[in-house]
Amino acid sequence: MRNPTLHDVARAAGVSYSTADRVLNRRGGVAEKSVLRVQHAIDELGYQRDIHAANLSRRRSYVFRFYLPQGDHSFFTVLRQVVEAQAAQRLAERMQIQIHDVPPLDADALAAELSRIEAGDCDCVGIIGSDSGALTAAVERLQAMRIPVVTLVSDAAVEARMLYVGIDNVAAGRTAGRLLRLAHGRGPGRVLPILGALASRDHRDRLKGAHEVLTEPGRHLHLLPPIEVQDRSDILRQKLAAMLAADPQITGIYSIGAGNRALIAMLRDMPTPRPFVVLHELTAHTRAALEADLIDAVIDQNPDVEITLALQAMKAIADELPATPPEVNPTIYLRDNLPR
Amino acid sequence: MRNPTLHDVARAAGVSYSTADRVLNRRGGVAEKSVLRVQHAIDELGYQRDIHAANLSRRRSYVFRFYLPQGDHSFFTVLRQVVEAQAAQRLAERMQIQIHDVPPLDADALAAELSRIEAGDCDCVGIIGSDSGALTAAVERLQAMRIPVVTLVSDAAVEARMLYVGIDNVAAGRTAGRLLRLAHGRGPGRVLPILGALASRDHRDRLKGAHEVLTEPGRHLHLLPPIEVQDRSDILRQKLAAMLAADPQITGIYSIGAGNRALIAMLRDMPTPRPFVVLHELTAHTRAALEADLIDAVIDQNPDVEITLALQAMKAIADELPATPPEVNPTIYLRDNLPR
DNA sequence: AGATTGCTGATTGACGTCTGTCATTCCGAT
DNA sequence: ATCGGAATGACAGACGTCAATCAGCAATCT
Repeated sequence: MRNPTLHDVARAAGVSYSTADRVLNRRGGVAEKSVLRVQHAIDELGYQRDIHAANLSRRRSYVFRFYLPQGDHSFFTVLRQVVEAQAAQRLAERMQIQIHDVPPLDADALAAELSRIEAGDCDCVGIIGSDSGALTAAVERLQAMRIPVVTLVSDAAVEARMLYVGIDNVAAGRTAGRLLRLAHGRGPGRVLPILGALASRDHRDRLKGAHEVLTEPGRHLHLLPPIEVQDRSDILRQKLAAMLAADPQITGIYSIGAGNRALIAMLRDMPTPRPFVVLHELTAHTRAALEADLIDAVIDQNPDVEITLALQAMKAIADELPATPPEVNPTIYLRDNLPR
Repeated sequence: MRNPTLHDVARAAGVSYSTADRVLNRRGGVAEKSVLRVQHAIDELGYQRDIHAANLSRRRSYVFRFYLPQGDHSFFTVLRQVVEAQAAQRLAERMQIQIHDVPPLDADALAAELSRIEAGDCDCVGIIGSDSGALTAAVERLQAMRIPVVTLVSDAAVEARMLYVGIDNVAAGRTAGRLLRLAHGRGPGRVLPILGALASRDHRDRLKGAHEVLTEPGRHLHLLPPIEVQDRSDILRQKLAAMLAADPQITGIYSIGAGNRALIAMLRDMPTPRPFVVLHELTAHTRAALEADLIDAVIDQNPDVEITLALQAMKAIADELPATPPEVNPTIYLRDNLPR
């Protein structure tokens, strides 16, 4: 009744334990026909190697390393907390989770850090993806060293990584658009998108998604050209004030990137009825704003689920099991389904 | 640099391995001062027992058993699929996940099944909670046998279980109410709730939540008395048709329980503009309806996340680690953030 | 013939923990 | 001083796998 061991496999295949081991661990030096017999016995018995026993024997523990932007960017603070919490929990499962700081929004600095990794330093690394030649090269170097790379939050050039764990940003944008559309009922409206930079792929994707939904025919909704604020609150304050003064008809605001603190502060002083506001990432600030009715919806990428799934995937990759691409959905938070 | 072993602890405490083991596994027969020295060494070194090695040695594998309603109820079909998928995956982690069939909506039958469990049959059971004297007694019997019980989807009487893994149904109802409110803009409206039975706690909670949000002052929204359909499509068809004929002003429908197939079929034949529709649980049918624009929003309890977290919690309980009550949030699905 | 090569089997000692046995030490009570 | 029991130590054999070594055997080459 209990699971078969490699001994059972060897016996079933009519070879010695040594040979079964040589086949299982691809040590070579085994005749073709023996390989086949062992493989046949393996699927015959449904043998699954006991990973824990193997790890014990190898004295292996998984080392996963995350490169996270430092600084007081609220979302990354949340992300970091989630990783740290998991690090503490997973220690008992032989997972060592390291966090390395990198400057925010700086693909070259990240690339430089990655190129400092040596073979054996870790079993898998997780980074925030972005499109950058230097980064692509650094990731390719890691792949050559057989260190897999998982991208989080925002994807990187597709050829150069193992797995993307994160939301579909076009879908997230469409979702924001749908909420804005829903809130306008059948009436007209003008929606202003605010983003960090059009160069950032996730921001571009979200804008694209919102555009798709808002400009479907049969609606009287207008999506204004986005204002770019480089994640800086002073620029946001200035540009948004100018826009609102120039266009008093704005009925909706879609904040695509960071810098929500400044936006929320401005909303507090706005006359009612204020525009319908959708923004991204649940943080202490956006949560408070939602509770205070300063904004209407938050679209979150569920960092905790994201990290949990990323670690599962990393372990699967390290164990050379088939890693099913995990799915993270953009979550809509209204005042009433806030966590905790 | 590597994690300390029990040998290290024993050495640090100045006792033999045997004594350290006796303390760790509460075998008794150890002098008070030795217990203290060992415990001190344990936290001094931050010792964590290697669970995998321990399980290996004990030849232990976790047996978790779920009691799930059989029948073609769409949501439970999804739930069952999720459990089966996890069962296959977790096998490699020494988790045996069993599924036992029980008749749907029958707390007494479930209680009877539970009372058939004997000590040692499994390490933890998961059930769909409900309020029933027989069920409470059966769960208490299991507790006495030191078999923890986790409730899913809907909670049971609080004293008689270890952990509830599932959404807050009041919050789910509030969320539905918020969506309906949002879709009405500032205009008036009449919302019709449809539910299986008021006796069912999750249904009651959801209705309560929706009521809270829809009847807040300053709105011109009216929540009609719910129609009860006992999860049966013929009753739904009949009662809903009667309601719609009697009250042509209905602008919103909140379907709280099961029986959505019949509702969706009726919506297909409804003249536009149809009411704004919110319902629960993402299944093949509700998904198709969302894509076909027959309904507007689905509130889902994320069975996959729920089961993943339930298993994590079950394992933590079995390992006698502190089990943090996991959090599952009701998720809002619009057309644009559907998974996969 | 002897040497080389390729494949196979047998064996061993880890890894960290559990469980059991047996012998020893210590301490308090007699 | 003796005895009993409690506390402790020492040790061994598992659990399933890894990793390494050594020996044996047949087929092939020189």
